[in-house]
Amino acid sequence: MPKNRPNLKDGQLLRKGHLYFMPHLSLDCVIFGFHDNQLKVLLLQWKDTLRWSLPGGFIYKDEHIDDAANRILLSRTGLHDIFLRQFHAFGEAGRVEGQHGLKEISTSKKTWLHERFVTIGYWAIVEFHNVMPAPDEFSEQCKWWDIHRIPKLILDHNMILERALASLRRNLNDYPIGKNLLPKTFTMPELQRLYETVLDKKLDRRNFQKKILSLDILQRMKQRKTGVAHKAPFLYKFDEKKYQRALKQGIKFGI
Amino acid sequence: MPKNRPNLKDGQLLRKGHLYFMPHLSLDCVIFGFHDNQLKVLLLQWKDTLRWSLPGGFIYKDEHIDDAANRILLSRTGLHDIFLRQFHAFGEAGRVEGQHGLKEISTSKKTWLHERFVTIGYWAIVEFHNVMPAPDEFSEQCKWWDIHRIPKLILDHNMILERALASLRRNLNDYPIGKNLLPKTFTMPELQRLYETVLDKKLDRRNFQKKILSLDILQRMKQRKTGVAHKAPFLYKFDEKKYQRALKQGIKFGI
DNA sequence: CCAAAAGTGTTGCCTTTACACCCATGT
DNA sequence: ACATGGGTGTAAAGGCAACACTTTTGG
Repeated sequence: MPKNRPNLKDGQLLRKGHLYFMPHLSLDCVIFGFHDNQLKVLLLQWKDTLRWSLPGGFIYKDEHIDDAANRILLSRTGLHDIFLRQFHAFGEAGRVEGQHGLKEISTSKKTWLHERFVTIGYWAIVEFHNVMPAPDEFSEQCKWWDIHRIPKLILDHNMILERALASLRRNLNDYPIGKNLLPKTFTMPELQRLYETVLDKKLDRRNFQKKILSLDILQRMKQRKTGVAHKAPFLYKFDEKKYQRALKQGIKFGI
Repeated sequence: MPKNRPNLKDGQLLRKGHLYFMPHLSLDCVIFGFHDNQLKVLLLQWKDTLRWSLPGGFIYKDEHIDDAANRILLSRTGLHDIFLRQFHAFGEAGRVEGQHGLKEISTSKKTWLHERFVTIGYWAIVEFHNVMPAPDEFSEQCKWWDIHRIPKLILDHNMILERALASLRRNLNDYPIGKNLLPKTFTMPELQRLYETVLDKKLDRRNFQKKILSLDILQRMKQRKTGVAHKAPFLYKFDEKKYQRALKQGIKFGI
């Protein structure tokens, strides 16, 4: 049960954060979404410096780090129960000596935020349309960026993002994907675009269909997609039970 | 360059550790070795309580976490330049409330070591014969345990070990193994035993040989192994350049 | 000379890959 | 009608698993 978790505003985080959060330890989330046949990442722009970064945060002293990741995800996206995966802890000695996002930090005298930080990286995949990106009191805005057009981020966040993407790609061969990235129902070409986008590679339409269907995690709906040009594609949805089983047991996709 | 790294003895770690180490953050190493056709793990027994644990330690305030892992590995095994892989950070809120290895901790009043700890797990694979297990001033002994006969360990170390083994197995499909687990030269059956032991699964002798050779990372020596019963097997060694390339680029083993 | 272990090759199956044809729809 | 995208099938290739025979050595 959360006990010591006040909502720290403004300068309070700087002055009082060390009372409630674990020092030296932070957490960064790479939140992937899928829209317009493009892989997107949710980024945050800091006030004052207007620099961009991964959404991140700190871990309450009585909080499981996975819960902290979920909390941070919830606060930026409004989403619960997201597929979340820890992929690496980054602990170079000089990590925080780069430039911060907050001007206040750069200019104020030494606080707990000036100390060295080890950060634990998580990635998540979310359904684009369900997300209402939410900046907090420290951030100017929070918005989706195309994976191919990521700006220069603070600290080592560009590298962390790269590592997250690599982890996501490796994950693709062992576990199904799509449940949280696509709408409830979707077409086979849409699912293929998702795979092609994440892998950054063209796939054969027919072989892809065969492979995916052989995983036995999809259900074909009765009606086809309406209001589209050309031949109407079938709609599919994930079979919840089978999808969950595949998530646990793993699959052999081999792409 | 290391600046603030005194060698803390006895009670000093308890009283002064917080001055030099990052608080709340520890590191545990699962050190795998291979001997007698068995996978071994190096474990440490604490003084006083005589309880067993994974070798671990803390991270100096100016130290890269990977360097800390290497330092801990060096201190327990005497080995440099070991293949080391970070596999997970464990951060349940109540991690340290289980029983400690040091009686001194349990009985002394609250110190930095009583606080909650997040621990970062690494695994390493080392050449069994090169290792001289070295206990430190806190430990009664340091010795190899068969993977199938691991005792009850302190805290959540049994779970961490399980996770390390799972990570090692997954790693086997994407990267070569053996360089640090086998002697300089070895026979094909020996290498196969290694794979079988790690995977805990029987493999076909002939198919294994074909697959391994197709990776193009081995060099066959001119002479065969001498002084063995039955037909003398060929000796092999790893082709250093090709092995390193395979480590970087990955392989497709698929077992 | 026999048992046990090691070297080598072959076959068939099954997965993957490449590719062709037909169908539906909006322009 | 036709261009475009979607649904389905098939043949060739390649990888993998199952398996048999020969060679060598110690006892």
